[in-house]
Amino acid sequence: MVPISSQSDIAYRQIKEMIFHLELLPGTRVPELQIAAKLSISRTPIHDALRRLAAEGLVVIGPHRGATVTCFSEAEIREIGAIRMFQDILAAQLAAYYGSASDFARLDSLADACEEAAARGDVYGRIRLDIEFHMAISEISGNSHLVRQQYEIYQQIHLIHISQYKDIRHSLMQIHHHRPLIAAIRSGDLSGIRTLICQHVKDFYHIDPYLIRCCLSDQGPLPPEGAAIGPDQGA
Amino acid sequence: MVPISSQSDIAYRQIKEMIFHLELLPGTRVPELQIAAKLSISRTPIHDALRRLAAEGLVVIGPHRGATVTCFSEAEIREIGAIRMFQDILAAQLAAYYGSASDFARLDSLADACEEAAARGDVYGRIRLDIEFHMAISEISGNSHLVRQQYEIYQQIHLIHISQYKDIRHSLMQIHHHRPLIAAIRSGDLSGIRTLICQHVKDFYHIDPYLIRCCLSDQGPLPPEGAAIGPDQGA
DNA sequence: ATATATTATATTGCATGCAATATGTCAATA
DNA sequence: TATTGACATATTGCATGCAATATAATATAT
Repeated sequence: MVPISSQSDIAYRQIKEMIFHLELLPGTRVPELQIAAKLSISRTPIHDALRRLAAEGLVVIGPHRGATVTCFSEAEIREIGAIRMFQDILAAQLAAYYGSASDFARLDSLADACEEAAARGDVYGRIRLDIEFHMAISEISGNSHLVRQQYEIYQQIHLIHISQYKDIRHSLMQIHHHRPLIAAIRSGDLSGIRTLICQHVKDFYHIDPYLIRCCLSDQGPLPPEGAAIGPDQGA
Repeated sequence: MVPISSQSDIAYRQIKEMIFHLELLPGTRVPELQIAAKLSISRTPIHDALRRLAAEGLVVIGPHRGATVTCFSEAEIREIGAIRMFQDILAAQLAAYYGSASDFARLDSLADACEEAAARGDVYGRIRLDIEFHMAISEISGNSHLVRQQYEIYQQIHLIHISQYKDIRHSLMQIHHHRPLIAAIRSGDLSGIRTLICQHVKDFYHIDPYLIRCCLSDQGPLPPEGAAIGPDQGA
């Protein structure tokens, strides 16, 4: 009665695992035939798996050039961060509305696990559990399409994190925001949710201060400080 | 020098066109062999095209059951509407920051075209141009990943609209919000942007009033009216 | 007549072969 | 030496055949 997985599904999971285990580094090519040989199956399911990974942004496919593990630029990381911030806010605010006590308890235990991983110096575990924590919020939101989108973007974020985990940037991951965020969700503190999520992501992704203002701004048309409009005002 | 399109690309575009022309109605199956015969190519590129359309949410694929044109439920439409609202707000606020005068002029002309289509009773044109208008805002935002996400969700929205264009719901499409939205973007009125986008989408997608409050709320933890927290507070 | 079991058909999943294209190597030339 | 060209290799794109599965039709039993 177990849902039997196709060769294509197996290939999809295996290749993804290779990427996340850094056996396939960003920028390296992923030839169909080599993977096929390694998994002892034919090229066809590998082909499908790679297209699927491409749709999720983990590899890039060019015509007659095949698949390459995605290598995100600094600009792309900022773009993804901005999207993540807004999505997280939507998810958390919905979770505050629809979440049950047991849902929030699950968040607590995930925050526990994440802190434990951090305490024992398990970097990969911390990355994985941080993502699991945020995906749990997404699932509590009850919006299945949002879950799908967040699953996709968090896979990209996963790749970004593991490929620069020894970078300075990585120390900017602020897992100590988890507890207050849970509290804000529990109490339905919309403004607190926005503030905490902004704090949680702004450093790592170098979020533009303007976008922070967009999220937090509790005032009308007039901006609080100096330049309200962007740099390119003229034609 | 024209980028030669593969058979798979052609199939992808052709099938998508069939869906948007309602030659393939939501819920109907899309057998590889039939499409292959119609396009005079083999099953393989059709197979790839269908997986690509599945990744974009236009068809649903089941194991050994093949592809079926997606039929969105009422609940899904609400979910998609919530996501769209937040994405649109992000896009418009970025566009307000990064947009140039010529960018805004393009928005004006698209709003023109959309109104003209509405005036002449061209329902399909109005749907298409409304989407083009919103995608233009997305492009002005300068966030390529956001563009990709919005392209995907607007394709789903396109399918939703055309498949119920004679429904009551469709009269809820409020294109008269375009002009004020452009004005708000031009002047960098963040609060105005949020308000207008909420107004623009809330009726069609039956957005929960709670979510509207999340977007517009300019106050702290305490909610303005009655129930602050969701329905499921207990364990 | 309805429900169930069985068979037949249609459709997809996967493997493999061939053609087309890109990539890397090496030699020839400026 | 650097650059360009031709050639060889590796890799993908597509077509087709076979096996596995789901769907539909039919027959059977209650």
